[in-house]
Amino acid sequence: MSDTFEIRKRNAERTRETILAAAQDVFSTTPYGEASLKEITRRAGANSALVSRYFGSKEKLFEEALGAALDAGMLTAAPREGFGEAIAELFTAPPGSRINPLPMLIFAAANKETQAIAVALLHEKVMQPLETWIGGDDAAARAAEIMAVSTGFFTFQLILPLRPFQGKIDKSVRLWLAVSLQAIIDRE
Amino acid sequence: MSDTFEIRKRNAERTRETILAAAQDVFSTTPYGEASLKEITRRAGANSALVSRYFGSKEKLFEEALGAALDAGMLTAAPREGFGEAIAELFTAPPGSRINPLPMLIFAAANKETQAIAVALLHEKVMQPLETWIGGDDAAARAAEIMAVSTGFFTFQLILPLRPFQGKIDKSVRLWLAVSLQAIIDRE
DNA sequence: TTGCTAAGTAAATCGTGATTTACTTGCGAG
DNA sequence: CTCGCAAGTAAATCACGATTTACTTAGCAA
Repeated sequence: MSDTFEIRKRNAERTRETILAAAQDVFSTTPYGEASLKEITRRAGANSALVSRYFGSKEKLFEEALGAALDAGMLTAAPREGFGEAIAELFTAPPGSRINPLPMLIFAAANKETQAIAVALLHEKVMQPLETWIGGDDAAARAAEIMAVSTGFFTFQLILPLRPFQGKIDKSVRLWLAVSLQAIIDRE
Repeated sequence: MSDTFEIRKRNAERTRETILAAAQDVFSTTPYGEASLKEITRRAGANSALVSRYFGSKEKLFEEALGAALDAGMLTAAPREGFGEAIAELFTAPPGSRINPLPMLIFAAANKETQAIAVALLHEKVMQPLETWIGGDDAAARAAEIMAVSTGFFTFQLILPLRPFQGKIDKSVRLWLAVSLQAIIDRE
C-alpha cells in the first residue's frame, strides 16, 4: 500500500525480493496490461532494467509473483467441518492483509499473455491439492465449483465494486458465502 | 467467428452497425487492452479511422458494444420457478450463440479504463432490473449473489479453461449451477 | 451532367512501455 | 590499497496501437 524506500546497501537478493513484493502489490491491484514495470520498480526503489536481469521479463516476473502468492494462500489447511467458514474468513479479510491471490488470478485470466500461466499455476498449486483434499469421485467438479464461487465473489467484491459486495461485507452475504462453500464440501 | 466481407454500397448506418457487431465479437473474446481497433475494423471490412468518426473513441465504442450486449441478454424474462434452469441454459449455451454479455463484462472489469463503464452499465441494465424482479427486503443481496455465481462460473468456463468447466459442460456441473441459482431465488 | 457533400482511405503523429545497451559505482577479496 | 566484478543506472531502441490529418471518391440533387 504505502511506498517503501529504505537506505540499503547493495544486495542482489534483497533487491530481487523487494521487486517481487512490489510486483505482487501492483499485480494485485492493477490489470496486467496496465501494470507497468516502471511503477513496480518505482515502488521497490529499484531501476526498471533490473527486472530484465533478475527475472528475464515482465511475464516471468508475473509468473513468479503469482506462484508465490498461490503458495502463500493455501486453502487446504482448514479442517473439513470449518472449511466454508475458513475460506469466507480468508476472502473477506480487509485488502491490507495480502495473502490473497485471487485478484492476480482474475487479472491474469483477462490477458492473453498470462492466461496460460494462470491456468497452469492454478492447476498445479490449487486445483490438484484441493481435489486431493476433497477426495472421492467428483472431487474435480467440487473443486471447480468452489473456485467458481470464490472467483465470482471476488470479482464482485474487488473488481466490479457494486453494493452490497463492495467494501465492508454484509453479514448475510458473508454467511451466504460460507454456507455455499460448505455445502459443496458436505454434499451427498 | 468467421470473417465477414461483403460487397456493399456506401452506407454510414450499415457500416456503423457492422463495426459495432465486430466490436462485440472481438471484445467478447479478447481482453480490452489487447483488442485492437485494427482487428475490429478488419473484421468489419472497414477503415479504422471510422471508429473515431462514428463512435468517438475505442472507449465509447466499447461502451456501446457492452450496452447493446446487456440489452440483448436480459435475464429477467424467465418465470420464477424456472429461473435457475433458464440462466443455466443461457450460460451453458455454446459460444457461437452470442447474446452473452458476461465475457465482455469480465474483460471490462479487469481494466482500469473500462471498469467504471462496466459498473455503471451492469448496475443500470442488470442489477436494478434483477432486484426489482426479485423483490423483497434482501433483493439487492440476492441479485449480487446471482451475479457472483454466474460470473464465477463464466470466468472458469471461458477465461480460465480448467476441467471440468471447460468446453462441454459436465451434466453435474450444469445441474449444480441451476440448483445454486434457483436456491438463491427460492430461499426462505 | 455537374458539382457538392458525406463516406471512406492512407499515412503521419504521438505516446507509452518493455527491453537492450553502454555505461558508472560500490564492495570485498587478495 | 586497489582491482575486478557484481550491482545498479540512464538513456537509446523498438514496437505497437489509438487518434488525427489531409486527402480521394461515390452518389445524389439540381
